[in-house]
Amino acid sequence: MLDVLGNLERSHTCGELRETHVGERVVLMGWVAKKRDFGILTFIDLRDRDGITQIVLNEEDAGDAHAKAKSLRGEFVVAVKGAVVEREGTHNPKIATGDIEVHADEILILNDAKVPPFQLEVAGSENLAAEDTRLKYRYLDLRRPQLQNNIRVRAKAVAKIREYFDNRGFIEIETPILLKSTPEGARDFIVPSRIHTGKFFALPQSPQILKQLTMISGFDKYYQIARCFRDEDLRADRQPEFTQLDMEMSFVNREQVYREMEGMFNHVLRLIDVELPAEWPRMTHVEAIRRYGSDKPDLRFEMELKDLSPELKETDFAPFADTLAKGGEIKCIVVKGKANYSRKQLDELQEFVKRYGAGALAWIKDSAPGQKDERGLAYEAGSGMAAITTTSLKALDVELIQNLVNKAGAKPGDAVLIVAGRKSVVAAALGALRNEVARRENLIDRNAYKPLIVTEFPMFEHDEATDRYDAAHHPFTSPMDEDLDLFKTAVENDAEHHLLGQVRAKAYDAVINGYECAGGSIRIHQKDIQALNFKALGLSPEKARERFGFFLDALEYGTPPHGGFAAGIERTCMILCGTENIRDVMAFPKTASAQDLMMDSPGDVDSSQLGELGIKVVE
RNA sequence: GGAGUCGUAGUUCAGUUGGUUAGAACGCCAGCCUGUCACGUUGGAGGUCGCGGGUUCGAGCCCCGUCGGCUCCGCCA
Repeated sequence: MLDVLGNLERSHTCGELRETHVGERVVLMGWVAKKRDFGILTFIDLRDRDGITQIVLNEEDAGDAHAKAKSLRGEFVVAVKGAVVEREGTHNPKIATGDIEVHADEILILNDAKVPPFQLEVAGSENLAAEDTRLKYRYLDLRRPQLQNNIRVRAKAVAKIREYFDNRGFIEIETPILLKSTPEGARDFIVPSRIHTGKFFALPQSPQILKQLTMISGFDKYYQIARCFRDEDLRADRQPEFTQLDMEMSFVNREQVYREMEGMFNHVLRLIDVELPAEWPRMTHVEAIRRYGSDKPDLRFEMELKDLSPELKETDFAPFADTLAKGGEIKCIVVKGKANYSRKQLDELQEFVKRYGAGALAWIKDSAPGQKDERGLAYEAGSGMAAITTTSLKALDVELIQNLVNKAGAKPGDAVLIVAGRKSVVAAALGALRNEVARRENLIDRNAYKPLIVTEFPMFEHDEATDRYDAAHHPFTSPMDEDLDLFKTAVENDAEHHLLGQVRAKAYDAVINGYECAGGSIRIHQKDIQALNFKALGLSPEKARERFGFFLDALEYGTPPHGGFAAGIERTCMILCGTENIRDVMAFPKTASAQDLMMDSPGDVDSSQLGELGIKVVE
């Protein structure tokens, strides 16, 4: 028979008691984490969100309580009354409360519990139960201290963000979840309207237009912790619903927005005792792609991309010559001390870069003097030149290979990994390879936090399939003042349309440790430039009006210059928690196929519900 | 839409070249135990080898399909 809680009040948490409490009478409540039964002496590890306290029951001192304790099982919910006692020579340094224990004289069993489907307390996090099992019983998985901590860090981070913006005069404004679908960007989640049968709301991909409207409304500084929805395939750092810090401010230039990004992240990172520089390094998008092959470079390690195209201009090695003839490029990274990469390892890395469209991975192993040379190119130790071995580049002559090694900046003992192809492919492949090699070779300092603001993103992306230019950020992003003439020329002359690819936007990202944590832009606030932009995107005035009419109207009633950014709460928390998985920082995440294994959603609905909505499901 | 990988007891895993009754650890159940904290100890229960089909005298193992988890490419203004 279970006990009732009645008026009993908890006096302390299970992580709270120390030697200073010795002698006090306490009431603890929590879950049975472990029972160790010695006949007439029984130990209970009592767990709550704060920690674990050892409860001792002795049959001689408290017969009834001891008898009750014997019936306890894992995850039973109990209240314990007793006295705090210093341990006699058996302190447990592994737990915060290990200097004391509670000698119980009364136990209330507040609830029993089924045997959990997996063990909550396992030594070493390496052999956790399979993730689908844990997702089905997410409420149990969340009892694990690790997830408890992550969710609490997240709560603190959100509180810090609110504190930051509130202190700086920003106004938190909630915007609707039921919006109108706009066909640009990600796939919308849509919600049928009952009252207007056949019409649909869309859930926000972000509150983009609404936050701009708050600027037109004159709030000047807006922010919101906003839930966003995108019906796209998932990744380790992507879920269909996620949370953004969304902010916007009026009468500002880019630097002023950067200051708020820096200020906010710096404020939040102090939660984990990390002090980032007041002003973060800046890097243009062009430079980031050139040096790191990525618009979100991880600066915790070096290994920059080096361009070997000039050295190979004269080569008759067909793969390289063809690449250069087609306007492509040949770049490399240098992996320090890895001239001993095996053929198998290099093959793996080749498979890796092929995923990004690279045709092959070429390599040079700059062997240290004395090391064996596969190619019979004998350089003597001490001659100032190292032996170079290369399997894939046998066609190149020795002198050229030495040139490449010099250009790459490789030292004896290093491996040079080379990719040739279209510029976008080379950047993607080598950028990803750089991260992969760093991960494999343990080049990443786990205690380092390297922030960066990437600036001057391109305004448009060329879609090869349709030969159209799409907004790289979103259709309200302002071009850079310097590129305004170029922009106008490209839009107004059909023959110059391709120049759109060169127009830079006042768009920027905040990057920490290779994660895009925030992104934003200065917006277009003048209607003629907005009209030009729609034209550039191939949107007729009629189409633009159909989709964004209310917004175009609003732009005509005195829109202030404005800009802002949105920051991914989950990605920020991933950095705070040191995890690479978004599910670790969400209480109730979905699987890679966008299902909730606990609720078993999405699910069927009643046919009468569908009827009311005028919806029929076709097989 | 595509690729890789995994799926065996409640959990984590092992399972040889296709061969008799599919094992271990932890957990669970019962007994014993006064200082444990990964308690110890004795005994016990527990299996649709993800699912379906095929090959074979015989399939956890081979083949085909399918479902699910994870990761990646495409996608994510």
